Amino acid sequence: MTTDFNSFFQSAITVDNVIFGFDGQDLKVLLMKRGEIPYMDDWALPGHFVKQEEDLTSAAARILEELTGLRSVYLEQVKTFGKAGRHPMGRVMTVAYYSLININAFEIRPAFIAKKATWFKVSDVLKTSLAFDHKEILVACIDRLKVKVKTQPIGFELLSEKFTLTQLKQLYESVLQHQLDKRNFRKKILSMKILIDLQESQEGVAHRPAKLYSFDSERYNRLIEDGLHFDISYPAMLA
Amino acid sequence: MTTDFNSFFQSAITVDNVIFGFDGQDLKVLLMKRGEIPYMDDWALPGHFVKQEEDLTSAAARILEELTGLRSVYLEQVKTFGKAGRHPMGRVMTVAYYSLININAFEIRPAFIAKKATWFKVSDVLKTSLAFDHKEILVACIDRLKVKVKTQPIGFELLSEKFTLTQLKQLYESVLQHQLDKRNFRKKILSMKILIDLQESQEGVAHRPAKLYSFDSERYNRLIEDGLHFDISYPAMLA
DNA sequence: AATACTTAGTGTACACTGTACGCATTCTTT
DNA sequence: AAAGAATGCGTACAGTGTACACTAAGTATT
Repeated sequence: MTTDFNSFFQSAITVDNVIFGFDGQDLKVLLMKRGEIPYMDDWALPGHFVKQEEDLTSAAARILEELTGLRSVYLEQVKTFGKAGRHPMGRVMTVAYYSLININAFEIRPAFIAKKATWFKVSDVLKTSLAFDHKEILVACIDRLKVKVKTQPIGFELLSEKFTLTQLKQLYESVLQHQLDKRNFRKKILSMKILIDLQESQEGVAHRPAKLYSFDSERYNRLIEDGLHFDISYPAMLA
Repeated sequence: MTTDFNSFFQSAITVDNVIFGFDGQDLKVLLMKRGEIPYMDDWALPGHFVKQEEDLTSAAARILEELTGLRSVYLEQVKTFGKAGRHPMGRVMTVAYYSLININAFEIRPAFIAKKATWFKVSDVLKTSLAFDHKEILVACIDRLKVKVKTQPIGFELLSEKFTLTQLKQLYESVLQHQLDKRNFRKKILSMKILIDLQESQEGVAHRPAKLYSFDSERYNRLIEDGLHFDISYPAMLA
């Protein structure tokens, strides 16, 4: 009886992690150069096999930490890819996660530098090809991020603690891939009252310094219970 | 070298399918009574191991067809559950799908009747417990359905080809779990111009018969390209 | 010291649509 | 013929999405 089932226990499971960052200008993704076959020397998403006694989410978090040293960052499961022939080594399913990190607040771990991990502009990567079906995985994660960023306040995860409204707008524009009207964007964000005015200004810029804000997550949670609708999806907020 | 990897190829993958139906009154889900250990005699989601050479999506479709005889119905992957100890037989990941079917247009397959498959009101199931972590899977699928039904015209999948506006409203109410205002709902739906007025009426009802409509998917696709925003998420369309 | 340069920051008018709400209509049943 | 039941329609108001242009506050240059 159990012998029938044994044939099913021959698959491997991997986790691939699309790590997004934002450099103030463009949405970026962290890719690694493969040092082994298959797809030797191609760029790929950071990922690894899930260990026998490891939870899926733990595996995703482990990969992220090994690569960036970061713990407890935003991490979301997106989709599982399981086409029969997608991996030359056997039956391998991969669970795709994406994470949002502050690109300035970490350094790539030494152990991984050997393997060469680099930030790429997402828009550039979309024009190239990646190892395995990683291009498809990336696209799925981008699509999910686009949807999510409009209705959940996760965009802040990509910024530093303190940020300007222009930076925030820039971020939305690079994720959503279209321009937003400055005045309407400010009005909308400020009307939600989920930002803390830090009473500080930018320094070291060659123009009028902008005011700094930070995201007030406690207030956000309170307002959500009162029926706040976080929504940055202006059909015609295009500039 | 390869021996290192062999230890990873010891997992099994299953697909579990949350099959939703709508009886005109309540949202329902199809559950099966387990005929084997573990969880003998408990209610569970229809599911099965994914075969070695089978795509994930194919496996989900196969399970659905074996159980209901239906092909090419709405089927969406939701999430993968992979806690280390979730299955007593070994490492088993399960990929959760949900599907939407017209509850009236099919009959449960004989082969499965032995195992006893029955429709349950979703609201009732949420009060009970299910085999494995199937309760958690069900909740994830319900949550996804709630989100999706507001912005994609998938609700029609649960209805017959011809339906009345009251039936459609009833459907939304049972999925979203709150009442909608009749007049505003009609106005909203009709203003989208995605329904075909069939110029027919209900028959056999003990009151004024309602007009019948059907969903015009071609027109919907055209309108989407022109920027239509399908959205049935009235914050205060509550009655 | 004055000027040019760069980005931050603000307000108003209009149109649209979400929202609330009540009554007449059409068919069946008794 | 009258009562019962669900269908089907319209209007007024408030809120907000949307479009749109100029001044303010700094830095760098001459």
